[in-house]
Amino acid sequence: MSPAITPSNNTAPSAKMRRPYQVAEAIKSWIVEQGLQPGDKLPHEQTLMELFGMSKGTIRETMRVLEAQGLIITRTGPKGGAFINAVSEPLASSLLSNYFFFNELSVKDIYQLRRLLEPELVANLAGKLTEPQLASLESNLEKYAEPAKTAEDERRQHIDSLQFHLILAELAGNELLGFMIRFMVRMLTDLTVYRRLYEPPNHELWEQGFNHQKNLIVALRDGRAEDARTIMHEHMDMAQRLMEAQEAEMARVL
Amino acid sequence: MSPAITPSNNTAPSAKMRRPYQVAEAIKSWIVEQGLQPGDKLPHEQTLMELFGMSKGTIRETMRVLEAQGLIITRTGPKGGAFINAVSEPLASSLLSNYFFFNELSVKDIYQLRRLLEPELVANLAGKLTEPQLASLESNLEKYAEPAKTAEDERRQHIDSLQFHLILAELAGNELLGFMIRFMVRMLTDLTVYRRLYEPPNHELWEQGFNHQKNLIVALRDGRAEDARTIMHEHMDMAQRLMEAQEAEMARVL
DNA sequence: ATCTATTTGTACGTATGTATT
DNA sequence: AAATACATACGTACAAATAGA
Repeated sequence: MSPAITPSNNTAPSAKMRRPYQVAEAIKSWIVEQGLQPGDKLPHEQTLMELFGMSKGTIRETMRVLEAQGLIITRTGPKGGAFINAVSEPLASSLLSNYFFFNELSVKDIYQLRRLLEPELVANLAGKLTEPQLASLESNLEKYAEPAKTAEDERRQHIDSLQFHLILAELAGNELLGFMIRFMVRMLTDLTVYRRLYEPPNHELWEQGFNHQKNLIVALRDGRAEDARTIMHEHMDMAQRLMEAQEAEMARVL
Repeated sequence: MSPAITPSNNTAPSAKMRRPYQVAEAIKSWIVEQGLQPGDKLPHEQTLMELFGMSKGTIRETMRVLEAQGLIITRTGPKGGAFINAVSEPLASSLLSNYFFFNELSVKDIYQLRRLLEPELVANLAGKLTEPQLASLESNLEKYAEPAKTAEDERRQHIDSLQFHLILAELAGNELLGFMIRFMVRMLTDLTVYRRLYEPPNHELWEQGFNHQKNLIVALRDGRAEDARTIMHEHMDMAQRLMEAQEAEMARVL
């Protein structure tokens, strides 16, 4: 019984689907129906060629499509082939950022969301972190305890302080919340790498930010959810001012 | 001068990049460097083959990769070829949902975010909508003014009431905020289509929801931002209870 | 460490489909 | 309506990678 080539639901590219996409959609439906799990193997190229009655080239184009979407990985050699793959977070993030390449975001847009989401995150996390997790936050904090001496230092510290938020977001119980925060932090990190956004340094605000994070860790350890929320809220307000003062535009990176 | 094949930054698949991905990355960098805009044409297959010194098959696989990511579209015929394409919102949404296929979300996770984001959205929108936009919301509202008579009716109304939020999110000034809300609404819509989530109907809560939306439109028209925020917040709370009462799980759709 | 079998990866030539002029 | 320019698809041959003996 050959799999019905039913385009089904989404991910459909425009217009008349060409064969590679028909096959891709068919395979996706198949994954859903069979409840295939990451690691499960897809049929061989040869088998797929026969199943769908298509040439090697077409099947291979299909595999590249699924691979680009992160749904499979392929390995050569004996025991090789195409395997179901859980879409990685970096890939998902990267694919999403492609969308915003053409639909440009401002730093302001990002902060409007960060100031809603990050306080919620830390309120959820308060009292629920293990000591190693808290220690990891503290060790990150040490990377920028001392004032930066050079511009390069400044840049590294800026990125490290974003890293702090990445660590927090990794711990989110809510995957969607975590993903979105990480996505935004990555956009800001790219921005920082791209532009020299870390200068001119405003030492006063910077120290204030450091203290926010320090106090936040204490509040998290003590399980003071509402305090954590408040601190993060202030922190976001401050960071937003720091970024906007430098009239930052988002980097365009693919 | 042949384009340097520099893997550069992100979107990198795992391990040793195979040729199609190297070319894809090279083309992406090229797009960024040249500042290419949607509609701009890429070189012909033949030209690319020569430029990269690769065969037709490899180049075609590359094009499928870029196409799957939504960055190009290809057309046959004279004046055909590959053209830069602005990643469409539905595609971006769909690619992102692949990530959550393996990283499953609960309805609760989504509502934790909706509760934060949607009130913010309507507060931004208050007093800024044109009369046609408000009319569009009102006409959507009419679709479920009358109590549903059949189960099928119920289902349609449920989806229409989600549509209300989609319309609002389209109007967001903040693209990121708009995207995320639309993404969540789509996840919930899929869920509704997949499961019979609209039953058992709770008429009391349902009417309450209708009134929320009705009052919201008035507040938006009058420019009462904080009222709009409050109404939406209540609406989200109610909707969350409605959904969770039915112990909904997310649909798994690719 | 080497060989061998297996399976994907790449190349290339040709034929077909499709849209433009 | 016909010719043209382009992508799409096919088939085969060979290269590269990897697991296992």
